[in-house]
Amino acid sequence: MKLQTIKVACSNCNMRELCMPVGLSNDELDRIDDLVTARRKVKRGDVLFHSGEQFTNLFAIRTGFFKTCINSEDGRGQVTGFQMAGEIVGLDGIVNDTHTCDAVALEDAEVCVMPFDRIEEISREVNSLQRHVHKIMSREIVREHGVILLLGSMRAEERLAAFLLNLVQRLHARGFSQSELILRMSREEIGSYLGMKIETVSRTFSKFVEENIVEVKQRHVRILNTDALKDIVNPKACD
Amino acid sequence: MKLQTIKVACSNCNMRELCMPVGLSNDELDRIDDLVTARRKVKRGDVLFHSGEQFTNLFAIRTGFFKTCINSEDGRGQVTGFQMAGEIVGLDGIVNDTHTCDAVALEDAEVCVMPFDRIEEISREVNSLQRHVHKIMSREIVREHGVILLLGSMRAEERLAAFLLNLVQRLHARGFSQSELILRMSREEIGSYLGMKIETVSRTFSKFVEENIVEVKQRHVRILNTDALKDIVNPKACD
DNA sequence: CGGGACGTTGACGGTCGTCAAAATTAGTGG
DNA sequence: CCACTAATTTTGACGACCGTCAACGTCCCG
Repeated sequence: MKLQTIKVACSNCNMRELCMPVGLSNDELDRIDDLVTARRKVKRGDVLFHSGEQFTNLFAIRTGFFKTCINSEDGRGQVTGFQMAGEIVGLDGIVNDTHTCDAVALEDAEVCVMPFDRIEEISREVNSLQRHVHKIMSREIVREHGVILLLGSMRAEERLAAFLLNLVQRLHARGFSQSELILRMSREEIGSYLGMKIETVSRTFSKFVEENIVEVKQRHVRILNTDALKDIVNPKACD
Repeated sequence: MKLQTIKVACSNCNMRELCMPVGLSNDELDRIDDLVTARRKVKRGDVLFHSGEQFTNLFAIRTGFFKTCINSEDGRGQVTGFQMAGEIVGLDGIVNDTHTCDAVALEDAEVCVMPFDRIEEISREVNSLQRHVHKIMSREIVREHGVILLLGSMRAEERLAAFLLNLVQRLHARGFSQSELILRMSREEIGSYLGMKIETVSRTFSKFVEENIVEVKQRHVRILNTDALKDIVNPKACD
């Protein structure tokens, strides 16, 4: 039990600066620790929450990698995002107290379970938490703006380049390499996220390899020429 | 001055049920009235806020019609949404205290100016406001999921059909016709929002007209066959 | 070793973007 | 009110990009 108490404390979690506000007093830290009522392990392939399921908790990812995907009634489905350690999932459920997408673990993962009514309660008392919650939701809105821009105005190569740059940048913020990454998702999932078919994903990877922009061995990717990728996304403002 | 005081009261605003929580006590209503510090008129074509501008306020649309659009550095730009009376704009600015998109009035409009720190302050005291703010942000996230699905997996006809249905549904919720609407935006703006070129928008409209699904006279649209539109969006789950 | 999931590659066709011109509307000044 | 220009929209012809279908290759795991 002691172990459990220690385990669920945000105050000594090494992901804290990624998912919690900074600069808290000890008192505030104590309150924040109450946010997380449990940890939950999710095996690769398992679902953290389903679309249609009642919403009660937000989840902070401690370890592992998730995808969120919509499954509309007519069978159309799409990956709406990939989430890694320190990121929060479940925000879509707040409006109607119902999750509107599935969250699936792409590798064995562990999440912190945070009952949303407790979040609301504590954020009434701890201003910086309140602000933090607002920022997290706003960040998600801005992130989705980026996805909308990608889907609405980029071609296949630009999409994949933007995708790789985004992934590696987020991984780097977590202490991983700037130039090497392991894709936790299949080509199909990449395609779904980027609004392109699996064959196009594969072909575009091949093209990048041919141009010595990346090395690809299955899901292991090494970026050889970051500038080239940036150039593809952002075709050189010439003026 | 008296006039001004009366004017900015949410408690007697006829858009209240669209943008404010319901079931408040009188006391809470008084607090809510403090949210709106001013009204602001925005002329057609004028900008409510610019990308890059400092974020301090959220805006509730009282009358009129807006578009929000990203203008990425490389000249790529895209309409990310259209907003009408009762909807809130500015949420994207919260993360970094900076607006990340432009909000432009597509017709003469009036908005309620709500300083965000005041929203945070009052929502610490009025639980239903807190909940409401969270729901509004979550709703925006879910709305964007829909746009992502549209852009990532629909073809031109499906996009335009979904767009028309969405518009008319929201207008109907505001007391307008279920079958008739006036487009406040240009074909180009529609195209930008739907990720298609203006010519494709035009052609798709023409196709719908030819099939007697809609009547189009410039920006005036009459929907003749709602079911056909729904059928285009959602190609009949046959199984 | 063999089956199945996953990924790659090729050939072909459809959808939609591009370019161009015409048509319609809006806006301006006389 | 009308003439004239600018802006927006429509339509057509053509081609590129990417989706579809199919076959083949690779990896994983029992």
